Amino acid sequence: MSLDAQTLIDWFAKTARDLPWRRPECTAWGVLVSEIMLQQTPVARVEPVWHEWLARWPKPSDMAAASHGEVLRAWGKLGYPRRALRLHAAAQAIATDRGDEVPHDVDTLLALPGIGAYTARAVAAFAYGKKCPVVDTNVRRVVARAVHGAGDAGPPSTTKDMNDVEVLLPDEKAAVYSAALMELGALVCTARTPRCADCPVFDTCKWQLNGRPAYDGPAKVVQKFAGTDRQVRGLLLDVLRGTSEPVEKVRLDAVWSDAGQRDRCLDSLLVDGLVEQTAGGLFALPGEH
DNA sequence: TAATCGTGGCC
DNA sequence: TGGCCAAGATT
Repeated sequence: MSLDAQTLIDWFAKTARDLPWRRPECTAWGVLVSEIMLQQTPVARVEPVWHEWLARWPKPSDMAAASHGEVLRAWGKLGYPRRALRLHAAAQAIATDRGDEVPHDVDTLLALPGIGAYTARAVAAFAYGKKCPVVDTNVRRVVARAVHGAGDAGPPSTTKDMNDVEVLLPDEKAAVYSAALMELGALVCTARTPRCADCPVFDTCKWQLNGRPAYDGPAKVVQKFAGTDRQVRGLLLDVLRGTSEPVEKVRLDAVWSDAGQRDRCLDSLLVDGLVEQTAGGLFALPGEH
């Protein structure tokens, strides 16, 4: 049996990183904030911002009372700033409809903005100890190798991926087991250079037993960044994050030479609610003026 | 389903 | 040096 529960739980107990959102005193709200911030963003960059957020907004209702601009400014350069607005909207829903308590139930969590299949189950498991399949990119890679003997996970399929993990979950300490699977993928069974010599389940890993064949699935789509709207939007937002007062459009025009792309991006930021235009025609983060 | 949405560090 | 990668969600 690959990915033996007791083996991984024991390995996790002695190896796991001491992350603040894993500490027993961390609230469910703290777990939720961490999971949103960690979507596509490395732990090292999240940790300092997470501390600031929890100190400033210890409860959902505290964040719900903040403006969009304050939240976006505090989000800093974590990337994908729409996550900050969705988290703010989730905080408002929790404060207003749920008595300021983060929901325990997966389906209720799924109904909140910015919370999808992974985050809903991560919160249910890590904040409340619920037994449910928590499947992120690390877990998909670990299962692809250790269970299926492949070099890497193929294209995601939420139904199949969750099924693969569901059958592995132990009845006791399922949440710790899920955390261990993720930690194994993050520290040992990594994408580029897996540290198989340090792996606690080396002997039963089907990939290793197969002779570590290369990934043979469809080629992964690599996202471009340089020159894309994503880069331009980031540059525009960075100007507004760096000023306390609204700015004239010429300040924004300076960040990108292609006027057509620049204006399209500014429009999309306005549509997304990430930027606001004042009555005087100036531009600023929303809700601060 | 596939494209879109930031940012920065690493090998 | 630059492609690859990082605890996804949404449409």
